[in-house]
Amino acid sequence: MTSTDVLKKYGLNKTSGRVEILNVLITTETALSEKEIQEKLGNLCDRATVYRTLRTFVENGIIHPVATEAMVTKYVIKKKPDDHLHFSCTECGKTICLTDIVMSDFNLPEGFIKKNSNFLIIGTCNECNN
Amino acid sequence: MTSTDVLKKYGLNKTSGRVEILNVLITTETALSEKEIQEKLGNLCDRATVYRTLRTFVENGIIHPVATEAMVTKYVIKKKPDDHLHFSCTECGKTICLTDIVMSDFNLPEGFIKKNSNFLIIGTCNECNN
DNA sequence: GTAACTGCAAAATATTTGCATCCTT
DNA sequence: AAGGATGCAAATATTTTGCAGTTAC
Repeated sequence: MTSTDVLKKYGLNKTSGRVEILNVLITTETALSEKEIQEKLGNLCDRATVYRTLRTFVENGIIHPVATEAMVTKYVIKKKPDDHLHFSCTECGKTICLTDIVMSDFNLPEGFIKKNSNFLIIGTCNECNN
Repeated sequence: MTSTDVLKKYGLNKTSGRVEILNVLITTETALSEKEIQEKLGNLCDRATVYRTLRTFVENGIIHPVATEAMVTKYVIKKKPDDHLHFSCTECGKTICLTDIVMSDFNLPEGFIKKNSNFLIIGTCNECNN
């Protein structure tokens, strides 16, 4: 799915900042902090726009924020299937999607309605355990 | 478990700031943002100390940070059992522990080692759905 | 054409840091 | 006594906001 497709799907105007930010998020395997996103963008997009855009994307459910143990919030584009696992490595700091692992087997209590989910495992990754 | 017990368990010095902050976290059902914690503390503890202490607690695995859809990171004390679910309500903003729901049924890929977990459901809670 | 979005600059907030002093163990 | 934690104040960094100009539809 291209950034254009994503914006269309969610009914958001296609603007240069949104396209650039989405491209960064789509082409990066790991979750990124706001700072990392800015660094990748260079001067393609103003800082205030990055903040506004991340907020817009979160509100629209295009990306979700992940709070890591390093006290930094990272952002990751939602992937299929829903309810897959994220893994955050405390050694190298990378946060990745484990799309093969799906946490579908649970029932919420009466009256609770799920809109979205975010499953995070914290530990050390395969590369850091070598 | 009292705040004194927690500090002892993790080998941290028992200081007034830590005790006060832990008390707030232990006696509050919902996850709290740094701002909410400060408000509850009043002048019991300096702001810089709150930041330092939250960091210490996260690093030691006493609390974990939860990134909510409102772009605010909240902190919640770890509860037993491990791997229980958190629920964050987009209406009232509350983030609570659903300790009855345990997500234990998954295997990480080869080489990944889990130290900790954080399972979050985003949606609307029973009170807001009335 | 109009509403929405952007960049810029300024303002407001949040977070970190250095250091002298005070507490814990 | 020694190391660690705190409060305060200052320094940084982050995030938000107003506004004029631009862009998307």
